[in-house]
Amino acid sequence: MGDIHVQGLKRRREEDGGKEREKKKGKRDLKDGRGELGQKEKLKEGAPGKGRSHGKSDSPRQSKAKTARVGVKAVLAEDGKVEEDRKGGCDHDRREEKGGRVKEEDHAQKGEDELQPGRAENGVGWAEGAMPEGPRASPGGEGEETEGGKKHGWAEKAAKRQKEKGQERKGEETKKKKREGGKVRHEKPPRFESLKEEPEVEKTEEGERRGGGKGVKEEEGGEPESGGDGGIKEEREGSGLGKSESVESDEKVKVENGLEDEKDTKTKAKGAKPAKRRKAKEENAREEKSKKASEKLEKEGPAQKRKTTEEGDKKKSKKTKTGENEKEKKKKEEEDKWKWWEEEKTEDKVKWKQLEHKGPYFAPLYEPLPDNVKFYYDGQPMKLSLATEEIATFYAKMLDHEYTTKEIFQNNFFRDWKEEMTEKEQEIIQSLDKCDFKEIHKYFVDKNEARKALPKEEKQKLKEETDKIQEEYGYCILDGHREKIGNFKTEPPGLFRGRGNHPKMGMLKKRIMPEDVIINCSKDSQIPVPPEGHKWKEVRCDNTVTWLASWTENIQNSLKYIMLNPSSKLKGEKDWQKYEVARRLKGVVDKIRSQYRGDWKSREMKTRQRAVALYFIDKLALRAGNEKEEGETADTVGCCSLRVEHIKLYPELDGQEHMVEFDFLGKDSIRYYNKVPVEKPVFKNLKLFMQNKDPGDDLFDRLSTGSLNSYLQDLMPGLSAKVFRTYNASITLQEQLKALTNPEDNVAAKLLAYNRANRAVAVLCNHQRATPKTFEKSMQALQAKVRVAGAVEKKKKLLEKIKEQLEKLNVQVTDKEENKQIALGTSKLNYLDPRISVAWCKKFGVPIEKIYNKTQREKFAWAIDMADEDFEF
DNA sequence: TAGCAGACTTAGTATCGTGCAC
DNA sequence: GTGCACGATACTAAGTCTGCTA
Repeated sequence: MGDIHVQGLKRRREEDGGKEREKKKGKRDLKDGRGELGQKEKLKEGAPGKGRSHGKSDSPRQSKAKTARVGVKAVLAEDGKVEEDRKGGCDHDRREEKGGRVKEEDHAQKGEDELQPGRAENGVGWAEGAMPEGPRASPGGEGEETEGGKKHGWAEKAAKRQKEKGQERKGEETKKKKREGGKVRHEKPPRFESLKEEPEVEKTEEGERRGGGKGVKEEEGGEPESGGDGGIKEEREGSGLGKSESVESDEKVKVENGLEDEKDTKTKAKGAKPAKRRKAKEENAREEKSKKASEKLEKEGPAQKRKTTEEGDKKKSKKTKTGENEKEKKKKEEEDKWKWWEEEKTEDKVKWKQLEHKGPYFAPLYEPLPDNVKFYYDGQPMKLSLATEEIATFYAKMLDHEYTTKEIFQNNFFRDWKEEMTEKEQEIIQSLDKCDFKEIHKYFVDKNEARKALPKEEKQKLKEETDKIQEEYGYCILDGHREKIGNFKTEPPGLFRGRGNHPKMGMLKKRIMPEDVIINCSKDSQIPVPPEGHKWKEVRCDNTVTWLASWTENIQNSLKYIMLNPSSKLKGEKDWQKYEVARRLKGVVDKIRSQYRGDWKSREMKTRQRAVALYFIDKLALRAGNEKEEGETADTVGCCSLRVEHIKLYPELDGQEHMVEFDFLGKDSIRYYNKVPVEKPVFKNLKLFMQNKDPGDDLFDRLSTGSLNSYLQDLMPGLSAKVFRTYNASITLQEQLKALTNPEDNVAAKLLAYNRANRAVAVLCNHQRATPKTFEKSMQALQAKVRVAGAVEKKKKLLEKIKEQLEKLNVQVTDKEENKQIALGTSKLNYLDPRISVAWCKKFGVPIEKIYNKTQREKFAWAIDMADEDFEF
């Protein structure tokens, strides 16, 4: 895939930049039609009431929509008789032109001349008189060199602005009100409330385990004892949750639908054709199996009541210790493996017919600090209430982390912490600077050390306990098959660790209680039992979704789910489907490419922007770039949300024409830095899109991911922007493997070829990682080994085996160096059709274990089973 | 039809556990 | 036997995209 430009990527997670929001807000308001020049200047001075956050009259999408609506009238005068630059661009571009000379004339300039955006828009977006005086330079200028590359002016400015802005929390009030509005019922989870008042707690064994023991007492005062089964019936009877009515009707409908589906399938199967009959047979078998599995789960009894005796545990552990049993177990597991890919696919909407599980495993309760471990305020020891102390420990544990040095983190933490303090504590604790968490920090460091230093037996015991929990809560029954759950534990309380410059970092992530959790399971299954004294928020039966449980987290007010492991049928099937869509794209991609090339000359600005954006998505594997709510997350962008400040145009650079320099923060605030030559029309269009815009303005102001995806959907069913990433990743792997593999090489050399192909994809997709802490050291050690082996060879004492070893080591060195900052895992797991790798292994005699570890082999079991050496993506 | 919520995938980092060198 | 390094796994943040609603 020589057509994809991947050079020049450098890593840098933005630490101090990306805080352009205020500036950007002002600019966008201008695009909304609110911004006349005078207003813009006021905005620059930070005049109140002009930024989008004030009054929230327009969400990002709203602003964009307004501009786009006006934009429909902005039609380019030129019809596109343009001579395209046949030399420009890369291999990829040339391939598009292999049909021969394309007769066109220079289009873009005409377009630009005839459509001065500012004029056509009549002041909307590009205010009159706001034309740049000369060629618009990059907002940041050259910037200074930093570790990750150039530190750009926009980042610096943004950081400064953010600092000036202080730590005001925009939109927080609105959000809070929204939360109070009813969606999140527990503004303060009962746990925290009562902890303040009741430091001494009675803990039941079960409650301790499931995070509910403390709650028994809490509930006493507030809510009536519910009996704690939290089942459907209980919800219907009204549990004081205030939602039971709608819950009931919703649930009813869903449950009934589920039954109808089942009935339908059976009726249809009766007089069906062979395939249908086979399906019916399979279903019967599944039902049988499901019954058995269900019985098995039932035998184990409700989670909360189950108590395994120590004796039993010992027996179990002894048994599993024997190698023979291990082998047997493995064999059995192998036999039990569900080859769902050999079964006929079911209809898409219904995800399961039977779903049974034990609910989430709750994070352990807080254990108070020993009396000798103290918190100090202003140099004086201070006894904190339990809730306050617990939150203090969250901060103390992170003391040696960079997070705690950040002002936003500190401010968010302190504000949330104060909210949870008693009145008296609030009076005393006025400044975070005067808080001394060192002793608490040390306590946890020591505790951690002690845990590591435990004798082998103790460690083994702990592991067995963990395994037991995994066995009990980590699996579910899905359509008669035991499936592994991906994340069966609720997220423990702590401090939010947003990535990059996240405005909410340091905020308190509250404890998830059973009352926050919605359970999803089949109606006739054993409904999970909530911890004693607690009840679920809701129990529903929705077989159109794949999650087992969900709750709303308090930081972003978004949903979190408990879902299945990637090795499961539900995930595997979806994965397979994803690669099939990407393969279908292969068949139409040439057509799509010629279409977007044609659209570069469109009379409509919107169409041109879409065509250029699509070119970037295809050529550079950029993400779609949805609009994000400002102030809620770090300022990151993707293709559609690129701003003018994120690209620089160079008519000539490094001996190449029409160069575009990209520099922006993408997903997870990972810097995307790349210099690419583009085709002349693209270059000219970009110039046009940037005209009369400020650095903070959207580059593609007439484009949204929604409109882009609906356009793609029309071109090919199932096609969306992200499919291009999957397609380009997989096709790159396939092509690189073909180019790099030498059948005569040994396995080590072949693996190096594979890793290089994998690496090409990782670079393309900008999958980066921090250089491992031990990189230098381990590299030196490896090189020392090479030297030793080399010396032996010189003395001709080396045997063939050692030569091989040397070769292997050399390969390792190369591989390691090349892989220093590249994360191969992400592409391997998410973008590369596993059948390509499987076919390659089979073709070149490389054991599949060399490519995929156990987990990966489980995930891609379907591909390993079905792909032969001739598989072509 | 825009906006939003919900459902899902993608992603990097933290932690765990195993195997190897000494 | 011990400590270290590294791969595996766990965790959860941060994206994408679809379908519903006003």
